[in-house]
Amino acid sequence: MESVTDTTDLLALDRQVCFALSIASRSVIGLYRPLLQPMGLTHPQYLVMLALWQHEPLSVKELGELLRLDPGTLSPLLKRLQALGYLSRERNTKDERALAVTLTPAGRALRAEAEKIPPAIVERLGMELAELQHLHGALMRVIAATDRDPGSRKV
Amino acid sequence: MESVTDTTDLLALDRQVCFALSIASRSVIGLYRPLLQPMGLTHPQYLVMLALWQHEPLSVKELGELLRLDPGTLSPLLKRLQALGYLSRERNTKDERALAVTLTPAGRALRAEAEKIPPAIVERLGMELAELQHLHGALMRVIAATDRDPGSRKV
DNA sequence: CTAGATTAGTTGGTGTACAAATTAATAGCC
DNA sequence: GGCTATTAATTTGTACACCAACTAATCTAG
Repeated sequence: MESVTDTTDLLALDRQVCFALSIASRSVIGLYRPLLQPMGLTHPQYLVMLALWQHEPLSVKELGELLRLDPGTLSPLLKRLQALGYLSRERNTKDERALAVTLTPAGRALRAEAEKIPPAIVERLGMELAELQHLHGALMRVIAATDRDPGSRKV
Repeated sequence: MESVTDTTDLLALDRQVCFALSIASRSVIGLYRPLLQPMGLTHPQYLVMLALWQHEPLSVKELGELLRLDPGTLSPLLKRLQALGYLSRERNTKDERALAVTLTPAGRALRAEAEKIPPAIVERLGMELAELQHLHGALMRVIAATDRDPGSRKV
């Protein structure tokens, strides 16, 4: 991922930012798993809940935009969350193509448990907050860079 | 993911490093897709090829350690790469439980095309190399932090 | 107003990741 | 040496992500 003189190095696995991103993402998400399991949530489901706690009601389209997930992924995911009793999906009266995704009382109540998670993760990582914020900033910049790429983000 | 006074902020989606990691990873990997598609490779397959170009022969276990993937994921993935004609899997004569994964001539030849990819990605991102290297370092540190967590990494 | 284009969400297909179970081979201990 | 524990890889099951196709609702242009 870096242009260098030595092509042997060019493809070295541990030089690939894409690889580091993938491993980092999977590794951090792995830390969440034991914490989310008692709530019956997978990590992507947790992100959906975060979005709804913050912004409900949301359409599938809005959720997709917030979470960068396509409707094909969200549809069954929301279905499973509905089956868990955490949310409901109803037709939007103004535009019947759209759904209004809202939390159930159980879904809203779950937030109190969920608030314990981020601090627990920070503690498990044992990293300074400043370093995590720094990483966050760097990640936002690379996301913005991918957004700027002409071949990406069909919105 | 940061302990702060305001709990409303605590769960804000755009404050979660795990979310930024996930989106960044997916977004960057998305840039690879059109470049890998002419070679018939998915991104995880590309990473496997990187590992083999660098280190072949490798056992499934070694590939798993390098790529942080479990055998359940690798097994069908390698099978598909074998079907594509890029690698072969043979029993290790010293320990018949283990496989020796080696590249075919076609697999080795693919490297020349693959070398064009990292510079192309850097160009598409339009980011400074130094910034990418900085991000890479930060990612390595968070990966190391997850490795240090007592509840993680059963190796 | 109407027909065609666009949009919202669902469904189906493919390829991962993760977890558990299984089979066969090897290691280690008595 | 033999038995038990451990290990390597495969298979099965579940939940994603991404992509394409489809249906129904809405928008837009003539």
